[in-house]
Amino acid sequence: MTAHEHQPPSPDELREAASKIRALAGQLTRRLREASEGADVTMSQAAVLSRLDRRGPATTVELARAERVRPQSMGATLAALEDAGLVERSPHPTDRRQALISLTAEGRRQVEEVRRTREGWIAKALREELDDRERAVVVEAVGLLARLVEEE
Amino acid sequence: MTAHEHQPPSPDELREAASKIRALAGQLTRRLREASEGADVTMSQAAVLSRLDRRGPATTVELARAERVRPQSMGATLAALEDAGLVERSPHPTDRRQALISLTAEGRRQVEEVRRTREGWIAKALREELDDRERAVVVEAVGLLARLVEEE
DNA sequence: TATTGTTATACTCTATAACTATA
DNA sequence: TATAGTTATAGAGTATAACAATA
Repeated sequence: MTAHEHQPPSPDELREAASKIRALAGQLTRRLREASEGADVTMSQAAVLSRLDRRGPATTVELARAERVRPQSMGATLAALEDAGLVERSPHPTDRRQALISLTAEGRRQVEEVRRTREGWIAKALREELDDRERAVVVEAVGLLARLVEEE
Repeated sequence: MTAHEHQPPSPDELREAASKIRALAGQLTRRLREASEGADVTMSQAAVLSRLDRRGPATTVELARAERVRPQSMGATLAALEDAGLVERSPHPTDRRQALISLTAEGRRQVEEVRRTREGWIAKALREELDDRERAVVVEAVGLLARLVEEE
């Protein structure tokens, strides 16, 4: 079966695809952890740094919702990043309960480091192991899967 | 860009794709955890049960290599599964150091439960949110990504 | 009352180190 | 010597519960 044959799926095919997606999530996560040995930041921390770099400053609750964890869990991650000098807090302009989290200069350097170490093997594999059509298939699928994850 | 336009990728596009794949791994993992609230087995345990169901009995070391964890970590997961009565050990026919791990009847029932709860939302989303062509793209991409993960 | 965030506590996952038993 | 597996210990990630401050 390739991307060019569009058959309506049987329930069994759907279940098998779902199972493979679940398995892939675990495999990717552990493969990424292997690529992060000796790194300065953990995977969860890297995810937050990367998000702040792409989307700009955000509050604890916003980051928690975006990363699908509880605010308390995000609070722990942010405390570690703040201790390491990678993010800083500034008071929210109008709501004194909130604090805006933003990257420090060192935090931005770490984002670059994450791109090199953690994501480097993926970029290399995409370049060396796939042809142009396959890469296009992967790129489109990643967008589709990201959309499915975001549904409630 | 769709799967039907096959352009050679620029380094920036490769980096962006790699970043999205890393982010997707984390999002999928946490979305799967949400779908597992109240489940009898954890995500790592479910992965092992599913693998035993698909591939048949295996040793601790084989399971550790397949799941990309250390044998000690797999040992802890297997001990929990054995305590719960979901797997059992039998002596290896020729090598007394090894033990073959296999599913119990209750373990097989749990595999079905995992399919319903953990993978059910994925199957539903694939069916309801994607058209036939998009599903084919996702199915092919999952196979390609699984191949990339397995490369050393 | 609702929201933002913190502190305290516990469980899971995984790792490293040190060990035993068997090949 | 090398391999399969166990035990002990620790760090990271996440959760729930209870709380304080602000809206």
